[in-house]
Amino acid sequence: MKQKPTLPRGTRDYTPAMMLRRNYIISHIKEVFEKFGFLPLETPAMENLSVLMGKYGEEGDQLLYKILNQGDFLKNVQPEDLKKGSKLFALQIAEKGLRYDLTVPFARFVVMNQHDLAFPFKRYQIQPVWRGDAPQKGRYREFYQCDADVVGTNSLICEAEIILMMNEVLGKRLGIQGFEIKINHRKILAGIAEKIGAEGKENELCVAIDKLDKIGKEKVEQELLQRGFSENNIQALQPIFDVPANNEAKIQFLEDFLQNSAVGSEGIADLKQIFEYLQLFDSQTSFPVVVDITLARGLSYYTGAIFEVKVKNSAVGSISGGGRYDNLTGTFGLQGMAGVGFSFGLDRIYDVLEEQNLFPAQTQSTTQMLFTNFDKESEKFVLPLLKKLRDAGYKAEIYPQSTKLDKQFKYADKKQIPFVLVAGSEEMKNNEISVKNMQTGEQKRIKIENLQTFFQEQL
RNA sequence: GAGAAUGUAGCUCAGUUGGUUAGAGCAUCGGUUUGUGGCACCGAGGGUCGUGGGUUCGAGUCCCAUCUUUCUCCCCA
Repeated sequence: MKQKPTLPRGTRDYTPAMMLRRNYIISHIKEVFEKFGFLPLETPAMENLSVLMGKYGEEGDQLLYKILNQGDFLKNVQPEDLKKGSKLFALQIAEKGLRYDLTVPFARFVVMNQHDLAFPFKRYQIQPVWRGDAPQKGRYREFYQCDADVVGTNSLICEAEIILMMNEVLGKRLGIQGFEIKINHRKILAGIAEKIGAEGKENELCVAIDKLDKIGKEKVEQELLQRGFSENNIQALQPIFDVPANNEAKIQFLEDFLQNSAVGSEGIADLKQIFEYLQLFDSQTSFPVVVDITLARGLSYYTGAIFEVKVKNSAVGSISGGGRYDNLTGTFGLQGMAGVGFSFGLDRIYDVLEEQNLFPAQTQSTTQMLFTNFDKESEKFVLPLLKKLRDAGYKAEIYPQSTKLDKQFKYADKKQIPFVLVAGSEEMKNNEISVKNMQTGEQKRIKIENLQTFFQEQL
């Protein structure tokens, strides 16, 4: 009868201790998004499969969680339907699925509400997504994405603002050390492909070049050969393997290298414009932005600038990323809706903050004071005080039953509540209460009329 | 989809060439302290050893199957 409770594979509970820390991160992200004019949006956990299917490639369709139809889902099924194979049959008995990312539901939303929205439309969205992938270290079947997108504009001010937001959240607010905002441009990659005589093969080029810092030049060349690039292509690619490190020099180099390529030059012009906007926004700060031509990003719908944030000397991978796309809503029949978006990797940011020991102490607990409970008499004495302190804005609680003080103190200790208030017959007689500071162990008798001023000084 | 491990108390794990009633630490509860946490000491509860089959006088230990979880590759956040 007794069965062990379990969790579906690849999912986890977020304990109160974790939630306090996650909320700390999320609150900064939200504040910054809103400061830049992004508004919150939430969409349902489930979408119609017709919305989700075919948007993530064949593999993506496989990883979609499908929801069995309500009621008698076999009602209209014939025995021969089973012969169609499980993929097709699944679609006959499931018409809904769990969202796989936030971008496609967002595109769906934009199309459905196109006549009511104020364009350029800016929204942020922080919600879980589900993927039926094999879980691994740092990879889950349910995880959160924090996306912000602007649609309906080509302005590169948006790109510059993305850099500002990344810098403000990760650097200024959360205090992460040694992070780098890498930037590249799909058109530069296309230009390179064109220049080396492998026009139109920039996707393959991207996939291989993306691994440069992981597997090294030799292996990348091997992979390029395997992917159908010629020795000549690879020969022409050589200068790319030792571009200058400095941003300006790198842009200068690329400008020369790509001067005959129209697309390539467009990409360079965009990057220059983005840097110019950054200058205008703030000429004092030097943002940790690095032009990195090995940055490709897997997502095929990116068409302009692409971003990725990495922390140097950390095992945690990229903690933020994004890019510009030309045609977000095309598959839903709304053409020419260009935009740019990015997202923060909540779980990875969490790991980095833990690694760099950056969570403030107050993210350990929220209750500021605990009233102990002796008996009915002390309840009478203490409840009005509790109400007053709460009205004054303090987070306060009472141990709801009377048990041994020992137990009540252990409770406070475990919840890391900084103050414990004790009122027994001794104190009540003198209209006082004993206040114990749990960190120092110091205990004082305070007149109840002085309680609030006492806490004003202490907290 | 390919490969490699793993499973014993709530948690982390020990358990010898197969041999009585399967152990430890942490956690929980009780006591030393009927009004005071962290520290210490004493004590208690808690396990059909993942599941099914097989070998054996005897299986946590050996064999087969199955499931679970974890890791690597692929891909991704």
